[in-house]
Amino acid sequence: MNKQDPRVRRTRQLLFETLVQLIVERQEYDPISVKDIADRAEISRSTFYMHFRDKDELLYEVLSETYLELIRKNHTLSNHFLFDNCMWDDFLHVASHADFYRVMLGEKGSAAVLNRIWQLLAKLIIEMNEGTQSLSPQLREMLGYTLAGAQIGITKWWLENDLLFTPQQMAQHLYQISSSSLLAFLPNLSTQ
Amino acid sequence: MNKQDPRVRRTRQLLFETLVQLIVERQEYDPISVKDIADRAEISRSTFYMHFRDKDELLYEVLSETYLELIRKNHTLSNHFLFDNCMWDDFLHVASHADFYRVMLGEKGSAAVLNRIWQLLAKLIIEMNEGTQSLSPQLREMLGYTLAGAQIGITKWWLENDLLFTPQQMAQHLYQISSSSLLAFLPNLSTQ
DNA sequence: TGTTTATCGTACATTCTGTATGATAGATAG
DNA sequence: CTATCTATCATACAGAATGTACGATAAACA
Repeated sequence: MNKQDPRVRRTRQLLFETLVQLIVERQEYDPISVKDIADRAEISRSTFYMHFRDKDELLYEVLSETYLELIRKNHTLSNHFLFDNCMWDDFLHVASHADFYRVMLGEKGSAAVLNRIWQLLAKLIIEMNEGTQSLSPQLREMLGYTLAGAQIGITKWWLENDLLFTPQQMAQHLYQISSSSLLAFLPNLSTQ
Repeated sequence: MNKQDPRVRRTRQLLFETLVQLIVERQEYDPISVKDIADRAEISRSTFYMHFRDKDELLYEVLSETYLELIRKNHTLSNHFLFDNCMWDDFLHVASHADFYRVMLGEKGSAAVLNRIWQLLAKLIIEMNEGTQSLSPQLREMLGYTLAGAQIGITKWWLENDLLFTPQQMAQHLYQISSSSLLAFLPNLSTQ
């Protein structure tokens, strides 16, 4: 399976887009079948299985592409800007895929995806706050998971309330919460 | 379908316990089939469908029973004790069903259940902090969702790390985070 | 132009779902 | 105790989805 072959590139790209499209349209993930995806993409179902083991693997690769890009951006930023700028970036990203995340982070979404985002966020939050290096690895991870939960929670609320505030405002609100939580654990926190 | 009939009570109770048992055993929720549950419970599959529309409805009723009890306890406490006592209660509850929650809050869990817990927690957190009444209903709800996320996040970490700390310690950590977040939004917060 | 190979259409076995039906066994009232 | 009610059982069925297999077709490429 040569990923440079234009036929392969077309098929994979088509399946990526179709899955997202169906999730947004039907507002649910689980009941979407491989046949639904293949039919909509006008790809043979047998071809689907040549590329992905199942629906979940397709979704996994969709997110991999997305987050590779997002992390790369965050990483170049993190050396030059502050914590809340990365949050801002995250809210901008969510806003530009609001219909997708409203489903995937909600009751009809995917536990696997939510969990993956949680882990990713926790890791980024810890790395981005060098002040936490004074804590034990365990406490750092605990704090990461907790603040990731706070970020996902505020994002869920934001999506449920039709992006009532601007991404900037959301970043400010989250920053207010996160930084005060960090301060509670790190009295000697410097310029983070 | 008379819920007082001992045959009915036995069947329902058996299905409740069997589902939880299977989730804990197999460490996953989705791939469990109605046949799996019925076989293990030694209940005919057709009988299953006389009581529950599907697997999800069974799980829903399992949680309803559990949370009715938990909310009742929390409610009687909330008038006499403080915020962190309820957290303590929550962590005690999670600890006594750790194997269940480790699965259900994780990647192999259920998005519907996680979402339900999130909403429930958000509501309880808002109600329990009367100081937030000075905020707009929207901001209160936002704060509720955010702190619920923090609580779920710290609980996920706790479960993944085999209940490293005691429930009391976890409640203290979470209280430290939550109360400082609340303070950041409510400079005039009194004795909460 | 000829070779490679991705895609297609179709078929197949398997599993699960949700519903239906008559028979059996347990609960309950008279 | 007996008669009635009804929850459970075993079985069957249609429909859908999954994952695999295989030969034919058509696009890519050397």
